[in-house]
Amino acid sequence: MATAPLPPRRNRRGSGAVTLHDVAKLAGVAPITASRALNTPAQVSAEVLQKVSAAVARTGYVRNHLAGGLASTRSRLVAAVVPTIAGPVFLETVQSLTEALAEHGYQLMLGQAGYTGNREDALLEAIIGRRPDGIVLTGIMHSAEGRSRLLASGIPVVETWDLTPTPIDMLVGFSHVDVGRAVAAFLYAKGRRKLGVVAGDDERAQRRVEAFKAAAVALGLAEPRVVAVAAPTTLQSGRQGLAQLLKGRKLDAVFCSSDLLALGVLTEARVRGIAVPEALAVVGFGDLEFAASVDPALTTVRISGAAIGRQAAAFIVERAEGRAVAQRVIDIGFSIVERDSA
Amino acid sequence: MATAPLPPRRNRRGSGAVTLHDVAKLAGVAPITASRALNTPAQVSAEVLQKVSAAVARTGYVRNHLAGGLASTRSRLVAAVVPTIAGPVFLETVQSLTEALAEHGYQLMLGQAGYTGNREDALLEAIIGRRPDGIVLTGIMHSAEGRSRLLASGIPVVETWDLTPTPIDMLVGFSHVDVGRAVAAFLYAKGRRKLGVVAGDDERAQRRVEAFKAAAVALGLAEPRVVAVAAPTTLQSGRQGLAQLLKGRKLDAVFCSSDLLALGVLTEARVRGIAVPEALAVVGFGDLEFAASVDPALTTVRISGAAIGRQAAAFIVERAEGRAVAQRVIDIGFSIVERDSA
DNA sequence: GGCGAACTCGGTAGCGCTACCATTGCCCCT
DNA sequence: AGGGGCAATGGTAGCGCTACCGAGTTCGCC
Repeated sequence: MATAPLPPRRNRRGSGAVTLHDVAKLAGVAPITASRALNTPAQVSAEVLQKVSAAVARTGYVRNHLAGGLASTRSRLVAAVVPTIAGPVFLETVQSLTEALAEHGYQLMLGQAGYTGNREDALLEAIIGRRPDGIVLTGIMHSAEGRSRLLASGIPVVETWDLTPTPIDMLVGFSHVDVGRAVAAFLYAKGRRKLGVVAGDDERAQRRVEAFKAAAVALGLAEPRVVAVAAPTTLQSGRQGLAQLLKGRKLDAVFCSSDLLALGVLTEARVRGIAVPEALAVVGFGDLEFAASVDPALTTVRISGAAIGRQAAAFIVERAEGRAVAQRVIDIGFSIVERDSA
Repeated sequence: MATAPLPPRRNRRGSGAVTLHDVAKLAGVAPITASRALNTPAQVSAEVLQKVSAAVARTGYVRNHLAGGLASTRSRLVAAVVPTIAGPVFLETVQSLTEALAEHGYQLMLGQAGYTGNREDALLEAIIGRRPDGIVLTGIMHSAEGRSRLLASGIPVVETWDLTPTPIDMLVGFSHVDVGRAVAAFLYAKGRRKLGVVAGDDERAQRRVEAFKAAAVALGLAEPRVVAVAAPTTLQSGRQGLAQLLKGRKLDAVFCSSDLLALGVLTEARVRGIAVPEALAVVGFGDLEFAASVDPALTTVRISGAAIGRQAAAFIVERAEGRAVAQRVIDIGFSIVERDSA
C-alpha cells in the first residue's frame, strides 16, 4: 500500500514546498487537470481523480491559497472587525461566524479597532491589502472616510449589531432605539416609576439610553438618571455605576447596557442590602450565558449573536459565489427575557 | 494641491484595482523602485519617496499582500488556534496577540478547533494552505498526526498555556502540575482539610486536578472528590458542580478549574446558605476581570494571558525576520491572588 | 452518415508582487 | 590615475496557481 515518500525539492527561490505541478507530474496529468481534480472534482474522470488523490497523499501536498487567491481574485479570507475581543458581547457572533465560514472553506481574519477608532485607518489598510472576500463589521462606528474606503475597495461589507438607515452594503442587526423603548415600557408595566441607567459610553449603548429616556418621559416619568462608564464594560464598573446612581434621588429600577454591568449592579445591591427585585429591578443586555444562572436570575434583553454571525456568513458566501443578495438588510430583532431580577 | 483622480483601469482578468505598476508609472519610476519606496523607504532617495507617495495618494493604491506574499514567501499572516472563542479564558491572549502582531504589520487569522478536536484536520489544511508566517496554538491538545503535519510545514509554531516536555517548536506557558500542587498547599496552609474539585473535562484542567489530588494525598489528606463538567465551563456548570459535590462527604474547600466555574460555586453556596469563606473556601483559575469584583472577592490563580500573547507575538516576529530564537521555551509562571473567598 | 453537444483534458498566459543580479554614477583611497 | 566601495535604480524572471480558450473524444439524434 505505502509507496516511498518523495524527497523534498528545493529551489533558490520559493518555499521549497510541494507544488501542484509536482503533484500533477506524479499523477501523470497536466497541472490544470490536477487543479480541477482538487477544486471541481465533478469535472474530472474518476480515474484522474484517483491518481491525483494518490499523488496528493504521497507528496503531502497542501494547496497554496495565496497563489490561488492571486490567480482567481478570491482569497477565501473574510475579515471581522470588533472593537475589542476582550468584551464578551460579540463572542458568540465571532464564534458562529468562524464556524459558518469554515464550512464553506473560508477563514476568518480578526481585527480589533478599539472603541476609540484611532487605529481604524491602519486596520483598513491591513485588511483591504489582504483582499478578503468579505468584511464583517461588528458593533463599530466607522468614520465617513473609512466608509468610503470600504466602498471604494469593492469588497462586500456586512455591518452587524445595528440597523442604520444608510448601510454601506449589507446589514444584519436590530434597532437599539426599539430596545431602549421596549425596556422602558417593560419596567413601566412592572410598576416601576423611578428609573436609572448604567451604560457603557459607546455609541450604540448611548442610543439605547436616549430612547429609554425619551420613552420614560413620554410615559410621564421623571427623566431617568444616567451614569456612563467606559467601554468595554466590566462587573467592576457596574458596581461603581450603581454606587454612583444611588447618590442621586431614589430608584426602583436600573437598566444596564450589558449583562456584565448588570451583574455588577446585582452584586453591589446585595452588598448594600438592597433587595432585588423587590426594592430594585435590574435589566441587563445581551443574555450572556451566565445571565440565566446568577442569583437572582437576570432579566435581560436577548440578542442572538449566533444568528447574526450565521446570517453575516451567509451574506458573504452568497456574494462570493457571485449570486446577488436580494434582501440586503435583515432585522433579527430581540426579546426581553423575563427572569427574577425584574 | 488636488490633482484630478484617475479613471479606474479594468482588465478582462484581475480585479481591476490599482496596482503597483500603475503607481510606478504615474511616479515615473520602475515598479521595483516603487516597491522599495513602500517597503524599505531607507533604500530610496527622498525625491523618489515623495513622488511615489504622491502617486499612491492620487490613485488610492492599496498594496496586495496576496501577491506580495506569494513572491516573497512571507504572508504576514499569523494563525491562532483556540478550542473555542466563546470561553473567556484565552480572550486576553488573543487580544494582546492581535495587537502586538498588528504593530509589526501582521494580521491574525482565527481558527477554532473545538475541544473535541475532530475539526483539527480540516483546520490545519485551511491554515497551512494560507502559508502563515506563524501559528499560535492556545490551550489545545493536538494529535500526533497534527503535530507532524505542523512540523512538516516548516512554519514557526508557538504552543501556549502549557509547558510540555516536547514542544513542537516554541512554547510560552506555565506548569499546570505546579498550579495544582500550589493550590493544594495553599488550601492546606489555610487550614482546609476536606478538599473538593469542580473542573472542566479538558486535558489541561485534568492535569491540574491530578496534581492537586496527588499533593493533597501527599499532605495526608483524603483524596479530594472531583466533579468533572463539560468544557467550556460556565457559571451554570459551576452551580451544578457544587450541588453534585455536596452530595458526597463534607467539604471545606473547592478548587475550580476556571473563574466562571468558581463564580457558579459562589452563587450556589450563597443560595444554599453556605458561608464563604467561613464554611467553604473557593479558589478559581484565570483571574478574569470579574474575579476581583465579585462578592466575596475571588481568590484565584492568576495567569497573565496578555503576557503570553505578547511573548508569542515576539517569538513569531523574531522568526519571521529571520533571527533565530535562543530561548525557545518560556515559563511565564503564575501566582495565587489571595482575596476573600479563601 | 453527419453534425453538434457534452465531456475531458491540456496549453498559454497571466494574477501583482519581489528576489536576485546588473548597471550606473559617485566618492574615497592608495 | 585607477580601482574598490557604496548608494540608488532598473531589468528579468519567477512565486504557485487558475481563467480562458481550444482540441480531442464520445455520444445522441435527425
